[in-house]
Amino acid sequence: MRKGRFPRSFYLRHSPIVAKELLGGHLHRVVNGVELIGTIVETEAYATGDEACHAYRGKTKRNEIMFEEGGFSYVYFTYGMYYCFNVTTNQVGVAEAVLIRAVEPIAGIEAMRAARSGTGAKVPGDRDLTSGPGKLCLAFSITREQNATDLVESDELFITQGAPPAANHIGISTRIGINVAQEYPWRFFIKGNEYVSRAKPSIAGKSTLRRRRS
DNA sequence: CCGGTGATGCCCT
DNA sequence: GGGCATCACCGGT
Repeated sequence: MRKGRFPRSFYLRHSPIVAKELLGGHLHRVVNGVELIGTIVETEAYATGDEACHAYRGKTKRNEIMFEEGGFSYVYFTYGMYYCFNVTTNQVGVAEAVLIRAVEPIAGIEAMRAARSGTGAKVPGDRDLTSGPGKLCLAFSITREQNATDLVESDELFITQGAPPAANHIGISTRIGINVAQEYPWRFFIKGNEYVSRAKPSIAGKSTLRRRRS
């Protein structure tokens, strides 16, 4: 095990537990010799028996890493434009993951800003750098190429133990953008942190999507 | 502050 | 072809 990292055993548990305990951890990404670091401030768990989980209907080419042992990255492309970065959890054959929804930048901020502003959008303010799952993937240069990375062994994408927040500083809510019959209180965040995404949890049964033009 | 909406491409049925 | 674990921008309050 590498210094400061969560060991494999940390990831081999039920995803809501891992999601909560990842708060305060440090996400590291080394790109072009520059190390980017952010404190994890918002997560969501997806688990077996959970209709919103990508693995709910079984293994596919996209989600196959979720079926391996925990501690690997699961990166997927969504809305035609964005990537989302997840950490897989639990044992082989138990397909679960934790979506990293937001981090607070603590190192490599200029590189993050450059990565975010190169997308055609206006240069984002500091709070907009990493306050959402799509945003942090842009800032940290996480794409499909980082899918299935072993977070316990990689030197380019990994997570170290930071300072876990006190229990009374942890907020819990339903997940964001989820529209299935049964929704769970599996979103965890650090209360009052400026980088927590401001989006409101969805209301089950109500679609947030609009009809696309034909 | 808040709600509404267009952009855009891939996955899976 | 339907739906999407999102974001940025816009206009009203």
